Amino acid sequence: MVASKRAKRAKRITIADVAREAGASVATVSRVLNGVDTVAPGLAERVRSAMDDLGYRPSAAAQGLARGRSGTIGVLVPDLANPYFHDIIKALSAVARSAGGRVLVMDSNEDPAVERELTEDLLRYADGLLLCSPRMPRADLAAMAGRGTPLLVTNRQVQGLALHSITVDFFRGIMALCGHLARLGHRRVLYLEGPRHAWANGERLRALSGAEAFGLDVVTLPCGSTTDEGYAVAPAALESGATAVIAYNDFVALGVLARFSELGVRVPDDISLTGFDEIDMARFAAPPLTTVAVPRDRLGQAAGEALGRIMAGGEDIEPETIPVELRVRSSTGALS
Amino acid sequence: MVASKRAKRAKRITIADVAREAGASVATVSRVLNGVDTVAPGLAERVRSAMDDLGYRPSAAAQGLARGRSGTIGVLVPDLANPYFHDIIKALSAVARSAGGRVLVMDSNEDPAVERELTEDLLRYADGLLLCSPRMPRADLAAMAGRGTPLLVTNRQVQGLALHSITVDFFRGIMALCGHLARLGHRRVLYLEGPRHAWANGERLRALSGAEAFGLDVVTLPCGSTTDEGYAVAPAALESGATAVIAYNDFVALGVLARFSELGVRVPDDISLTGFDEIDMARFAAPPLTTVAVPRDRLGQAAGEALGRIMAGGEDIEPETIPVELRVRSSTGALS
DNA sequence: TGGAGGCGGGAAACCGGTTTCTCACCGGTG
DNA sequence: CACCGGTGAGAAACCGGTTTCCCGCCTCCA
Repeated sequence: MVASKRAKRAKRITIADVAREAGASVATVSRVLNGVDTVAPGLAERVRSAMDDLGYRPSAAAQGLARGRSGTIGVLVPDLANPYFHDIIKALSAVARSAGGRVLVMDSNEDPAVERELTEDLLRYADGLLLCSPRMPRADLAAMAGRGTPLLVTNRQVQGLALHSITVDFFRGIMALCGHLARLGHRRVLYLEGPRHAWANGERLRALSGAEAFGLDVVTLPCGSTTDEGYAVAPAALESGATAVIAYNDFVALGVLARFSELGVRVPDDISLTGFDEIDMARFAAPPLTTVAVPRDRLGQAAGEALGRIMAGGEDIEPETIPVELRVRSSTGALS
Repeated sequence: MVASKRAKRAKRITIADVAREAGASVATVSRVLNGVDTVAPGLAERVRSAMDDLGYRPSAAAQGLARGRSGTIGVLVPDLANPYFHDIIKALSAVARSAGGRVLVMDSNEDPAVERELTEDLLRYADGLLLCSPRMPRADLAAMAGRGTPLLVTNRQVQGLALHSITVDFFRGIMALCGHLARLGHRRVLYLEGPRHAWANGERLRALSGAEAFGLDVVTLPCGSTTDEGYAVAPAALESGATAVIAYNDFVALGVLARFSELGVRVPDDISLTGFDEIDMARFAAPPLTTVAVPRDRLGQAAGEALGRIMAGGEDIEPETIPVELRVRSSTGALS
């Protein structure tokens, strides 16, 4: 065998092979495959053992084509590395799996252009889509919606667009943090801003703009959503004169904390610090982070169920808002 | 409109619609779609604008069926939440995308049974599979291989099975850690074991069994792969009498570190501590973790390229081993 | 015993693309 | 002017399933 010549289409085992082997028709094999119970037990058994013997595995593409749906729901996240999305994906997967489906995950790398492209692609594969915290412009979002495929968006509300959405109550989360800090006697608070396009950042800012009701004076500093960015911005945070820092999320807070620790700044004695999201690591920081717990599994589950309803034709899904919960730990302290 | 009645198959826009609209045949539309250049420019333009007008989007299922491949490569990971796998997935996605493909990710939740089930499912969808650190028994793995679909496995070697694999040089990584600790004067070292089924754990143990060559006396303690487990085992680690702890991975090390910090144990003054993998957070711990950097992006890229070669029919892929690199930071110190 | 009704199971249409095959039409050549 | 190779584009086969339609056979009842 000198050189294999072109690997001629690799002869896949098809339903016809099984039918032949079992001495039945393809229709019957299909029936057995799908649990239609109008097949005589004996025949069904023959078919099953033929499938076993041949190691038959129905082609997903053919099934999808014939059935008119793929049993797949697509998920687009801005960053797979963010644990924020894992729990969502996990919960959604669980919902999908229990319905015999699966989840197709893609990562847009925070890039709005890529995001649009991938969404376009996902639409061709999936029966329904979950866009997590999409950064793409309103117009793109509008184009994706009303395309027939059920669409659900988390953590973004687009006014005037008939878009099913599930959001987290960031607003109330920030309010809770403000209340907490105010009670501890803080007056001057620094907010480290997240990504510019993120709706989540907008909501936080919106909530903070009402912080004077707590007697708080809020200043802001552009930052980002990563530990690195938090680490980098920490010195500037110190110079702001604030006695408490509200980081965009836990990652940023951990970065700030690391830098503070290097600089000999004590938390919370010298300055208080809060995160947001309650990622696992928040608990294990030194000191453990005061943060806002976002029930992401619940979000994922709600998303799955909502998508299920939309796909089943339930036109009228009302927007859901997931509540959050303040988690007080020792990274915040009373103003001495 | 009282109640929508059964949502009758939702009239998808097909290639035939485009053909009709453009006054061309479906074959021609397909040609335009696939960039076959034997179509007259004028006609092609008409087709393109028809596609635009109708918002046409070719069905992935139909394309997959007709082409005999889906353009998708499947990835199975034991735990999506582990950053270890993100970089792999990202790198692999990049490779796939540059070839016009995509990646279908599934998460087995560390459960060998689920793992097998999902692999089975993935085989129906994908042109090729990457199994990351599979925990499933050898027999299952054997069943999956030789099923026709190209298969690549990372971080697991199965003797006597013709299985393409890419592994990380855990062995040498542990050796490097041992050498480092020995040089610092440590003699008694504790290893916190990872998951029992993990090949990665076996490799570490294998390497440690040769640690006496460094003059090290190694004891072990069952632990796991999570921060929680590290946190939990920390007190027992103290009692082992070891002067240095090698954690299964960075997560575990961070948990240990957190507990140590609570207990007032100073690292590295009282005890040295190392991780493995170099996750982002390792750098930001207090103190920053000495660990072993695993070039995961390189692993992902290598996996993508290897899969590409296998799929192209290149029978003879030799097993690759990705080198690692010791990263010395301040969680390890000289024995006083 | 004959006819109605029920049921198991096969033939074939269909899902929406890709690709092969074929043909009409073109300019070029002897 | 007849013939030929080349080329653009349509018709139809095909990918591997699902599902509808229909038919033959068996049972039950009159």
